[in-house]
Amino acid sequence: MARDRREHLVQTALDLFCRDGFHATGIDRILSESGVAKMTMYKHFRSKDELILAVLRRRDEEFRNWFMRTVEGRADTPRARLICLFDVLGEWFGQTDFTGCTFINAAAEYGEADDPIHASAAEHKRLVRSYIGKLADAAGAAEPNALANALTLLIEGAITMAYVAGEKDAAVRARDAAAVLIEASLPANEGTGN
Amino acid sequence: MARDRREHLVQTALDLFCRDGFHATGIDRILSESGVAKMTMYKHFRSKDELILAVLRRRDEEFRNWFMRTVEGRADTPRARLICLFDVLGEWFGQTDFTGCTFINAAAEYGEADDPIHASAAEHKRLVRSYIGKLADAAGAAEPNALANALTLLIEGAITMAYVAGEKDAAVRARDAAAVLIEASLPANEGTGN
DNA sequence: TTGCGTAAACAGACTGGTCTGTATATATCG
DNA sequence: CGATATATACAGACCAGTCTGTTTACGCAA
Repeated sequence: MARDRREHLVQTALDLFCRDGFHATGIDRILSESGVAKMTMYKHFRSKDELILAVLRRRDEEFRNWFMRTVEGRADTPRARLICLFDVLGEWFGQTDFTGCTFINAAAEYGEADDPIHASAAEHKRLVRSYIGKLADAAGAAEPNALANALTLLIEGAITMAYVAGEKDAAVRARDAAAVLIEASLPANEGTGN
Repeated sequence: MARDRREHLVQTALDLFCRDGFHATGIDRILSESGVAKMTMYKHFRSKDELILAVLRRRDEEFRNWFMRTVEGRADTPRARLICLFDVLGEWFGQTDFTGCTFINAAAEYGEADDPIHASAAEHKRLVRSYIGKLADAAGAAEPNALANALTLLIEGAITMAYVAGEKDAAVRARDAAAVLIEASLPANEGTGN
């Protein structure tokens, strides 16, 4: 029961933080929307910042899980998966409730690098790149780190253009550029590709 | 005199918004830090949101001016300037008061696409890409728009990784990827540039 | 040079509301 | 019974924005 309330609270907070931002979302709204009492919340979380950290942990797990599973369910070879990253990215942008990257938004509101919230966002970005690095490695890239870095930049840039500039097709353009970089990084592989 | 106070107010607000964020920076702090009276501010700006819009206009002008002038003062040919974009980007990241892109941060706090603040951020991003498109065009790219889009994604991605993940060398990695894309897009040109 | 009028900026109190976080007392449920 | 949740009230600070009155700065004219 305690776990239920806690989970429900985190999920409601996630929705509201994503929709309205962190500072703009007050504790009271989260509580009234979730039907949880204030004291219950403060028993589970010492402060609003700790609730935010729990929300970010949940979002990181939820998002990376969805992203990786979708990519892997849709493409078989590492090379195809590197391209597929951008197709899944485009689907994310197209979701009606797309509100940009929660972690970029969190870092924007909590700008100090040593703030735990900012640090949590930084960690998420490193984990995403780490996944891409594994794919690049498995694909047999000459310099998997360099390729992963480049593709990560394209992905992050696409997120920014999709959200800030409202260009939902940014993923398609990113894929075009990624194809060139992948081609240049995996010259020995034939089209069917590993 | 009226212009002086107004300018001083906008500059102070810009500094505080960049350092602490928009919602987290109260009107009172801007006023006390700038030494401007509240009524003076509300004579120049109808609301906090209008002050923010003035701040964004100033920042857009200030930043694009600095960026373009620096690039053009450091490289002569369009092709060299396309690469130089990333060197200047790296200098920006290295500034002690680097607080990420003010417009990405603003869009993060004002998430609704039709919010004037978000729209102002979107416009800034479009203007930056437009500049890159002109460089790509002048460099004789086969598809200048496609090249501009790709380089823009690398730039925005580098900003994100530099700010959120704290990786100040993101510009160097972006430049490496950009060199590959430029090479692929301008195959006919020799190394000295067009 | 002195005096005056005007416009701008200043100081600071005030409203009504929201913020995070705490305290207390009651209800629900295993 | 005992743990956990609830509702409600509260503290103290801050929020954006309004209002009243005072002071300063500058141009112009006697």
